[in-house]
Amino acid sequence: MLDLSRYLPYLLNRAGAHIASAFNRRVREYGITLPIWRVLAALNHRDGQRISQLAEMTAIEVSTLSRVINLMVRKRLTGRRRSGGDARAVTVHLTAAGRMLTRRIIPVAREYEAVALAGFSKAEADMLRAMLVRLYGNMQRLDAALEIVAAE
Amino acid sequence: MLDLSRYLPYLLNRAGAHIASAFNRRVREYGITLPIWRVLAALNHRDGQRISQLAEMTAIEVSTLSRVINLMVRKRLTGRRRSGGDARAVTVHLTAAGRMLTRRIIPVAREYEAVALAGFSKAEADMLRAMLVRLYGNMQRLDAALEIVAAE
DNA sequence: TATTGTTATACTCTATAACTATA
DNA sequence: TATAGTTATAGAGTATAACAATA
Repeated sequence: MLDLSRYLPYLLNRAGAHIASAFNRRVREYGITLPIWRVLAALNHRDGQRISQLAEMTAIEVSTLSRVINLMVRKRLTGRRRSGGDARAVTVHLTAAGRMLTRRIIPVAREYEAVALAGFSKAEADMLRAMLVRLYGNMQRLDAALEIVAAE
Repeated sequence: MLDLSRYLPYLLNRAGAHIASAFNRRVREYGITLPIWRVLAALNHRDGQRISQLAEMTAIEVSTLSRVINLMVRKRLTGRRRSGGDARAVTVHLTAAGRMLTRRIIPVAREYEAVALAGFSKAEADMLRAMLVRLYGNMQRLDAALEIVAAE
C-alpha cells in the first residue's frame, strides 16, 4: 500500500521535527525560541531583509512573523526600517545585541548539525544538502504552478 | 560565520515545511488535517499501535495526539481498545471508514512525493531516504543521551 | 486595483503539570 | 513509586480576513 519506511515526506518530517525540537529546547537557555533563532540566522546570513523574504527563508507565515519581529524588537534584538525604494516595504535589521547573541549561538548550532551528521562522510553530507536544495526547488515550482491554477 | 545555504537543519526545515504545508492544503479537500493524515498513515503502516508509539512515528506530542485521536474517533476514523498485556495502555485501530479514506488519499500522497523527487534518479532518491533514516537515528541517540544527563 | 505589512480572530499545537488507573 | 494515557491551562503558531499605507 504505502511503505512509510520509504515514504519521503514522512522521513523528512520525522528527521526535521526531531532536530528542531532538540534545538528548540537548547536555545531556550539563551532566552529565545526556535522561530526567533531562525530569524536571527536569516538576518545573520543577510541583514536588512524584507518581511516577505524572511517569511520565505524561515518558513514562518507572514502574519506570525510580523509578531515574532515585534517580540524581537521588544527584546532589542532587531529593528525595523522603511525601505528606500518602496515605502510600503519594511526591512529588518540586527541590533548589536542581536548580532552578539547570534554569534554566541552559532557554535551551538554547529554542534547540533555535527550530531545530526555523525557518521556521514563529507561527500555524503554535501550530497544530502544538495538533494534538499533540489527538493525545495521542486516544491517552489509546485507552489508557483498551483498559484496559476488558483488565479484561473 | 554560519553559511545558511549549507546549514543542514535549515535546509531540512525549509524542505520539510514546504512539502508539509502544500500537502496540508491538499488533504483539507478530504475533510482532514495533516496531523490526522499522519496518524492514518502510521496506522495503515501498522494497525493497533499504542499512543506513545504513534507519537514517536508522527512527531506529535502525546497530549496533542490524545486529542487528535479524540477528533478521529468522533469522525469515526479510528477506535480505541484496551491493550491485552498492560491494562494502562491503549491501542488505536482504523475503522473501515478510516481504512477507506486512507486508501483514497494514498495516491495523492504518492503524487506529492513524486513532485518532490522530480528529476531524482531512483538511486538518488534511495540514498536520500537512507540518509534521512541515519540522521533520525543520530537524533534519537542524542535524545537518549540527554535523558541520562537529565536523570543525574 | 494590487501589494506590503500589521492587526484581529478562531482554531490548533506545544509545554507543563495535575490527574486517573494500573504496574 | 513509576508508567500510560487523559485533561487543563497558558503561551505560540496557523489560517483567514480586514485594514492602512503605498504603488
